[in-house]
Amino acid sequence: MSSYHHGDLNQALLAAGEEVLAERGLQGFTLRECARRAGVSHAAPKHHFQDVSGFLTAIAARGFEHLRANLRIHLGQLPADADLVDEFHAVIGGYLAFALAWPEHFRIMFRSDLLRSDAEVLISSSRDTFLELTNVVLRQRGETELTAEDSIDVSNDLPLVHDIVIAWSHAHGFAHLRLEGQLSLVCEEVEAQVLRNVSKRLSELVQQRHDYPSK
Amino acid sequence: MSSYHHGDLNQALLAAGEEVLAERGLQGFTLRECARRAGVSHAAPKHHFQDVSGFLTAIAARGFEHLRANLRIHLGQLPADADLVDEFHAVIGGYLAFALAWPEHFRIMFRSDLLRSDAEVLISSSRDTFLELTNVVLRQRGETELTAEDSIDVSNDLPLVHDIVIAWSHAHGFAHLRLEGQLSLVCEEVEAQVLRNVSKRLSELVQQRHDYPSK
DNA sequence: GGGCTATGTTGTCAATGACAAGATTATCCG
DNA sequence: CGGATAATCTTGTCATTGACAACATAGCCC
Repeated sequence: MSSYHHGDLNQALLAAGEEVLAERGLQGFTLRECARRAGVSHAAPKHHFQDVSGFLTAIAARGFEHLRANLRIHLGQLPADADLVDEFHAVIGGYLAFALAWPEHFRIMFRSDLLRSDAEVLISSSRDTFLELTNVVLRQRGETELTAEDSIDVSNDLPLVHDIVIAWSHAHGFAHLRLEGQLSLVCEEVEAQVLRNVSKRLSELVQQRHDYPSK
Repeated sequence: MSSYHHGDLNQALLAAGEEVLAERGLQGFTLRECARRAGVSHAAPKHHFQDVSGFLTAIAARGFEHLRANLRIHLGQLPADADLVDEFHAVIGGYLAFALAWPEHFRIMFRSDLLRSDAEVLISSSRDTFLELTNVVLRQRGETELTAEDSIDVSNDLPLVHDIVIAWSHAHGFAHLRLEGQLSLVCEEVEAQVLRNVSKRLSELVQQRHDYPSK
């Protein structure tokens, strides 16, 4: 009988978990329900993920990879004659679209108190996602992009760090506030317009060279 | 005996709740523990807050008021000759300082799935906080500020909406990412510098007049 | 003073996460 | 080829929790 050892319970549990999250949210998420849906006993998950935080860490890592894929798709769909504003727009829009399409993943990904922040899988998936964003900024500045193998030690290029922080903070802040219903002043009809305008201005802002703080 | 009716259990429970959150985080937060710390039975909270989401809604509302007070303090401490960059810096810094000082409140405030989003106390406290930010933008633009009584129907002033969204998204995104440990490339020594630089550029960006999207 | 309602209490229930101990299968290694 | 060893999964258990119901107490209004 091959019914005792599942074979691929790890993935089955994650799939069940994502199903539960989609249906009931993080609130209604329980390990036991995941086990039930995967057709195994309530203690089975323990051998694959230590505990809840271990499980959520795996979910979060998948979330980062979904986000990364989503950003790449949005960027890849740009027409050949897309300008820098379009590129920024694709990233911000992709970030937002992900948050709205995978709200529970998005929430979990940014809940360091629930996750094993030192988990290798989380660190690397997060780094790779972050790299997509970094490369957009690099393209905006006309510089060469980085690959996953490059150590992303940008600490010696402070202007670059500033640009990245601005771009990422904005994409993230907008997506998060929108997801959590705090942007009610942006009615649906103008949301697209806001996105485009904001992209344009961010793009200008990043392309400008700036004096650095004296004060 | 006045030991049966507590007198101010509502506030006592909230105080206990904030204590629990500070010690154990949202994870380790339970209504029963709050009741224990307030010295009442485990079912007492039900009469003040319907259930967990009701309790957390009250906590979130307090969080918005703390944030608002924090922003006002930061703005109020500016020297008389502070310029617009300083003002932006105070807001972004105040937002960040709040997130780091009250991390659990911050997390709860932006978890619409845990809260009663239609609660009056939540809506008004959130609106008041948001107003502080709006007024900074209005000052940046040299326009008259709004009071709590003004209906914040800014839908007929799209440029203003865009500016507000940019400013708020950025302040929020930076604070959130920083709180959740996603800005590790910003080492501690340069954080202050990044904050100031970002404030400067955001301030410039908001003060500029921009063409509006044709596309 | 008497009723009414808000405020607290005790008791209960199903569900959960974590753990322990045992069963079953895979795999490695001689 | 076969036994040892480890990985995987199960059953059983326990304290804890949120929600609910039934009941107790006290403030308050008429």
